[in-house]
Amino acid sequence: MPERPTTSAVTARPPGAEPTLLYIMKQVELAVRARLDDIFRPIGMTALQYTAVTVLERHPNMSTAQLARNSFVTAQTMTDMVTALEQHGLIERHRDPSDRRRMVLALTQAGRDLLDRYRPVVSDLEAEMLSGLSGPQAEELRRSLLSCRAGLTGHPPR
Amino acid sequence: MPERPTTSAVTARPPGAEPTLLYIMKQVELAVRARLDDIFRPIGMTALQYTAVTVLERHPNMSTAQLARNSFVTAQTMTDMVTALEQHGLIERHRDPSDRRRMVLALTQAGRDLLDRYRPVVSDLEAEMLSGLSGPQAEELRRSLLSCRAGLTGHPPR
DNA sequence: CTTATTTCAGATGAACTGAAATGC
DNA sequence: CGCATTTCAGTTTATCTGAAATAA
Repeated sequence: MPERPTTSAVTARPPGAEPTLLYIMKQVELAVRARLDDIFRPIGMTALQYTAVTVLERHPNMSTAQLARNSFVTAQTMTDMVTALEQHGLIERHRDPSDRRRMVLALTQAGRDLLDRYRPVVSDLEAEMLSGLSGPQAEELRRSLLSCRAGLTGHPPR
Repeated sequence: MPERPTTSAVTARPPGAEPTLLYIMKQVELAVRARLDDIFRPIGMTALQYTAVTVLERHPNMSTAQLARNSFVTAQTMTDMVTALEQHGLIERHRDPSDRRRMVLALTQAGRDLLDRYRPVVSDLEAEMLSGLSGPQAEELRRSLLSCRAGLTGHPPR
């Protein structure tokens, strides 16, 4: 039985190189994703699917194509995922009356229930991640990450 | 032709929900990875492969199994990736004399050359990401991310 | 005997590209 | 006509699980 791909840490302090910020960020994201997958595997959902549901909560009436761009995948891929979410009964699709090409997405009651149920769990994970930081430090981290996103996507916000 | 999964931004300011820190982190990491893949696609490498090479630079003589745990993948998956890196001539494998099960990994000259060539490119990407932050803010971000990693992997460091 | 490492083999899933229908 | 959205179809790639050999 192979070792589970779980926790690890870079231990040595070799030659004279520090891990880049990019690398540390990736490590944190990998750790988060592994934990999220552990949380959602029992109910047959992926972290990406849950994320899509939270996006729909904040941005109702998004189309599949918009959701795809938001998640850096193709529209075809997002179509498959949206179909899965619909089959799980978490979302509904309706034609947009003002643009009949678009299928706008909306959470169902089951979708909202799922969010209510898992919000605290995910919140606990976030708290665990931030446990070494003060409130103001966490707030600063949030602002910095938003700045990073802006820097990478072409500086639109502010 | 479907829209390319490139840049996007959450624009609306709907009901009254803020994206979680976990979500923002994921967005930043997605954006970074998309850019890294753009950088390395022309030479037939993935971002993950390049990352593995940078890890080997900082931690010579790691085994495939160690590298796998570091990257949150199974040993089988890492075996495939290491094989690819070896076929590209970027790394070499040698039996560990002190534990003849292990195959220790080492960069070749070509591997070091590749790092020398792409370090500035990746560094530019990092600078772009950090362009909205001051030097001290970037340093704070680094410390905070290290703390996040520690918080998620069981608080070993400090 | 148990455990860790490596690696072969096959299965699975998630993403892609291509192409077409529909509607603005 | 050009362009966006959706979606069917097929393909590719990456990862996984299973199993076995080797060695500590």
